[in-house]
Amino acid sequence: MTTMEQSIERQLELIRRNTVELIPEDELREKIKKAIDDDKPLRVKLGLDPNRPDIHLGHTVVLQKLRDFQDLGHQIILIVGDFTGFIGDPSGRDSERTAIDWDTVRANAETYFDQAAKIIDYEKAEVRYNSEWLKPLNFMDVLALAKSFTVHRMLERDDFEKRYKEGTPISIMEFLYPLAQAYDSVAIEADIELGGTDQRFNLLVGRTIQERYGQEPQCLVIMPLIEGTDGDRKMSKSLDNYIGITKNPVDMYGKTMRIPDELIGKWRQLLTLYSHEEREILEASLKDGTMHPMDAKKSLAFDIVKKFHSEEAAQSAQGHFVKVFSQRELPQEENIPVFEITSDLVSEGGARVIDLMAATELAKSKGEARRLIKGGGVYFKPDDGDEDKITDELQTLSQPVNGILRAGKRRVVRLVDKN
RNA sequence: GGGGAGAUGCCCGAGUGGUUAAAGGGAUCAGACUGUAAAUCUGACGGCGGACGCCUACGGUGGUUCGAAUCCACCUCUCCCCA
Repeated sequence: MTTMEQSIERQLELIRRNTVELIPEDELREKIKKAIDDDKPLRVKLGLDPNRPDIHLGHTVVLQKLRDFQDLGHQIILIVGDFTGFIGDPSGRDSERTAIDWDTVRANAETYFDQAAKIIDYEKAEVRYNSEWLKPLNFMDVLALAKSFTVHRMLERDDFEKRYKEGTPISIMEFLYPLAQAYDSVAIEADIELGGTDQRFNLLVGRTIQERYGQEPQCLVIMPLIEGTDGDRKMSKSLDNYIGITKNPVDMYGKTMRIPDELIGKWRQLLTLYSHEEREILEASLKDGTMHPMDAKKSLAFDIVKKFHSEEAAQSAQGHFVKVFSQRELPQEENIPVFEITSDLVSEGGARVIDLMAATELAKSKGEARRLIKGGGVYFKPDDGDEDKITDELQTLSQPVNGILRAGKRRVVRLVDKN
């Protein structure tokens, strides 16, 4: 094997890590070869949805792959879909709010970049907004674009097919979405595009359209999606089963502890970059009982918090978890938010628990506070005494109210009375 | 262009004049059980007040009625069939 070939294989090896599929691999090899020959980095595209600026652990799998490309010396290009963003998802009821606020989009994008910088080298990334080339297109241009793809192929897409069969509405505009996204690849002359398995179709459209426009089609790097904290469906904001990477350490740790045991290996591999062998060893020891799932998960949670925050934060979050869930004690003082009691919450009799709960974050409403008390999950521990269960929903705490009030294990607040 | 069906709470979905804050399931929250979790079981699950109370809610507007998610009219949106 020549050094050239070795170099190509080395690149491919890193690129292949954790991917579901490279489409097509031999073309990718050629592109890498050419990049080395011409000493010209490949252009690697990732599209972003500016409506959802919060990055969660699921996104980091793709971002990590971008990082891999950067480490190999290639050029990454982040496309902010500000224009496609308002083609958006018309399946939502309130189609009136098509009014797009470009400033908000910019702000969202900034938020995204701040978070993404935890993984990629943002300084070296090329950032483009797709309104740059999509906005100036006139109707003729759109027709030309639309002509290069058929309804039949469009209906091959899983969710379109499903919705079509079910009779759920699909607007023509939605058909334009993959085309617009594909046109992005033309505009920036992408060599490679990344995406999760859910993006496979869109990325493939990019290949077709690029060819129609006389470009060499991009190669696709398809990344796996990870299941969310429910262990069942893919991690996503709308399913509320996600862990945001800016989530505070305690919650990030706690949420990780609550994932199903079966997910440990996969998360290890995709999020903390275990090799395939390491993952197998881990899973084997979990299976034969040499490793307790809780310990494996604690270590996983620790590493995740460490990655997105710091080692100290991970340390503290772990301490919190052990104390609260294993030992069933109150959390460490530094992890309890402090709430100062205002005068409107107290009367001669003292302060009512439900009022306090509603005023703090313990309950969304007084009604919920009542229910929690009825459910037997509310406790108060005065500074000078032991923790006691609140059993009466009308119970008041006599002044001065200094102590720790909690609803369940997770919602805890320190009350400070300065009245 | 013609004909038919439909829009219900976070989601799915029952309900066709009062007994419906609206069955059932999912999601969620709390409790029990687990050295984590899952599974299971129990309870809760619009807001406000101490309760028999009030307010808000069944696509929108306006009616009929003592009383409507339920009937009528119009509007908006969607699906299906025919052309």
